Amino acid sequence: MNAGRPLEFDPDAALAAAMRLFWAQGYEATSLQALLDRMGIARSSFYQAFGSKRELFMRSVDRYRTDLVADLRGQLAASDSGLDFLRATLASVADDARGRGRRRGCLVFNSAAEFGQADKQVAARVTASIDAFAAVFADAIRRGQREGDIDPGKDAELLGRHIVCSMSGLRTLAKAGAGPREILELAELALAALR
Amino acid sequence: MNAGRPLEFDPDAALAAAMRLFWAQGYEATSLQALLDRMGIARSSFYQAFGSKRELFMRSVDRYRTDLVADLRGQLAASDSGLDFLRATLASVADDARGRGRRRGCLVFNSAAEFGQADKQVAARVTASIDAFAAVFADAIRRGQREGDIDPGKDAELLGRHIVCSMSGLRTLAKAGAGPREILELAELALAALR
DNA sequence: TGCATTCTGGACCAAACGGTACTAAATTGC
DNA sequence: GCAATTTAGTACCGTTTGGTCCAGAATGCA
Repeated sequence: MNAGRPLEFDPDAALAAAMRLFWAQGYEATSLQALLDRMGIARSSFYQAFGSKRELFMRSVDRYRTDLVADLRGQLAASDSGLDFLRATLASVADDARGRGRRRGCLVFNSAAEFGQADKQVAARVTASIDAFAAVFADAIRRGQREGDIDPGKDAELLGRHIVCSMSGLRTLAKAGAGPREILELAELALAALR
Repeated sequence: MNAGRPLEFDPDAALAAAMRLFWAQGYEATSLQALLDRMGIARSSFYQAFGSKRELFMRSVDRYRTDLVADLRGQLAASDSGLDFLRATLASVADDARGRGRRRGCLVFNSAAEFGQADKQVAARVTASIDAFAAVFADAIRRGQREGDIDPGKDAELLGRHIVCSMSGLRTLAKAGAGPREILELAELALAALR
């Protein structure tokens, strides 16, 4: 059952490369040829392994969400406090605004902006990702409430979504050219809602 | 000097139609043919009047900024208070989240997400638009500070940019499928930074 | 060795892309 | 009514788009 010529490329690495390109350029602006070049595979291998450009994109969003949520959870666990984690996460947007070049933002927010509700399957993935981000932030908020840094009378779920909302706004401003100092000031302002 | 066949279309109306299409679909996802259909003009008339798709897009962004800033200034002048204006403006995003279909967001934020810093001329227009929005909000904040609703010790310019940041976040969440109630709750949370 | 199975490279596809060129039509000034 | 000027309609341009097909190469198993 498992005979045949072996794969010459690492599907996982190829997916990661594709994800980074979609992340930097968006879906429409990324041509199949550009994907093939970055992934380092031939056309036929691409369609064999990934089906279509659109399917690859959705897998990229899934991969992005999985990686990022794991990363966030790790950072939360390693943080001195829930509030520290939230402050550091918001402040990390300033790094994006520091480099002259990059400024790729967040693949999930970028996809929300590009597709909106036009593609149901993409929209479902975007929604799932945002819910997952919000859940991590809500956990951090609850921890902050226990630690006495955050008003325990406030709805942790709602505050979690507020952090997502603030992240999205900051990422857009960073893409629009805001400097790191401005991002940090705005991040601090967003945290005011937690008091 | 002014001879020749007269224009059969209204360039202003055609530009407005193009702007709405870019607004709803983004730049890359909007084909020239789709623009011609919506604008109701022929290919040659298009290139004669607007030069290229990219030039038309930039004129669309300019037009959007001009229209929106005028609208915001009018609403601010007609508002009972600076804070009321800001609350109503943030809450207006909920309308976008109410309709099943639309959810087109804001052309400026959409363009920031799609282009980032990849196109200098587009980026300059996005930056100019964001600055113009922030200036209107800063005026509203200063009025709110005079009226006693907003902490007069805070930097009105920074708070103005905070409102832009919040608008951007809310618009992205609305595009991602958030409901009107959630938008309203998050809008109120964003206003907490003004206290 | 021979065969089934799977993957690779590239030729090929129709359709759509943004943009140009040219002719016909409509106007003003003479 | 004729020349000059400008717009409208459309055929056409080369390029690129996402996607298919197929011959050949590389493996496992018998």
